[in-house]
Amino acid sequence: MGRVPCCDKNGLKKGPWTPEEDQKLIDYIQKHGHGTWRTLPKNAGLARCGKSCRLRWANYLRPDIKRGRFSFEEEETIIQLHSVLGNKWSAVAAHLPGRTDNEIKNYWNTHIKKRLLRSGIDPVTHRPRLDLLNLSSLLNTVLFNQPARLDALRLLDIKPQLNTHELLRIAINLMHQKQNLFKHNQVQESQPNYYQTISQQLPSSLLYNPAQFINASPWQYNEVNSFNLSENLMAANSKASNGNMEQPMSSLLYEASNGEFSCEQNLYNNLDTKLSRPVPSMTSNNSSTTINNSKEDEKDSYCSNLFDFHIPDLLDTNEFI
DNA sequence: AAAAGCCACAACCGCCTCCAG
DNA sequence: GCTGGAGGCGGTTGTGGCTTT
Repeated sequence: MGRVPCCDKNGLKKGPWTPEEDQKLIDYIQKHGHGTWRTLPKNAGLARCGKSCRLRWANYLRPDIKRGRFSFEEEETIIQLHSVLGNKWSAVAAHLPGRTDNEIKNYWNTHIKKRLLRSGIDPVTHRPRLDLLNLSSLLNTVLFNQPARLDALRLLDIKPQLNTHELLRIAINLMHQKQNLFKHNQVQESQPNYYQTISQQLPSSLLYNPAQFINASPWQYNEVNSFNLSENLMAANSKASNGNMEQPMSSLLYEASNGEFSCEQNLYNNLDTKLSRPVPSMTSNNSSTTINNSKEDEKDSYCSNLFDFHIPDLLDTNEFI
């Protein structure tokens, strides 16, 4: 024996509500209150299930609902509450006046979750993603303790685990750090420990959370990047490139680390206009080798190849000591 | 210009909890 | 204490609009 349905579904309408139905529901509740939802549809002249009416009222028609985009403060509140309450959307909604549980749930699934993942944070545990921990400890070592060259090789080893956007982000962040090193050594040549200086410049939240450091976009700490790239650095890198590197990407990285792009997606989208001579990538396909003309594949291939060239150079900080 | 793909969000489904009888 | 109905809740789906190809 199955559970008795909440209402007789025969002849009841489903799907999107019409303006006329909305008006009937509003008029009825304003006049009588909602009372018992089970009997409301009949009394209000609606061919809807009571549950459907309750949901429509609670999530859409209630007069105290705040419409429009979530503010930055609201978003931060949701993340904080979610880290404590988990997927208890109604409990989260109780702390955000005018927002419904359904709205918060949708916003979480379509925006916040993706943003946290991009930032290397597990949206369930609110901790750095396990699959990035090796990388974070590696970069932490590179920047603050150990000889760089060895770690550059290790970074290239784990490169296959990274997608194009992660490669770009890492490259840009390393370029940004390199600029900071150079800037510091220009200004205070007597400083004995420039790693320490970097750590003084970076926001503490990034310092103590290496995964966030790797995944933070360079434009997140623009406040520590108030200088323009020195001609000397440009010249040094040009010399280091020795004619083997793809200069278009090199200049792209400079622009990116100087805040020319609002996000790595923007940078990625600009690749095709920045690359001076796009070349189709070659892909092997069992019996035959074909030229892959897809623009995205082309860009991915470029990013991958250029990452191989630039990462060892970017991690080699010796020239600034 | 048309088709395909993607995304955001309203709405539904089914399980769970509460509580009156 | 038990039962069943009503409401609450979280997960999932359907759909319309926008973007990309």
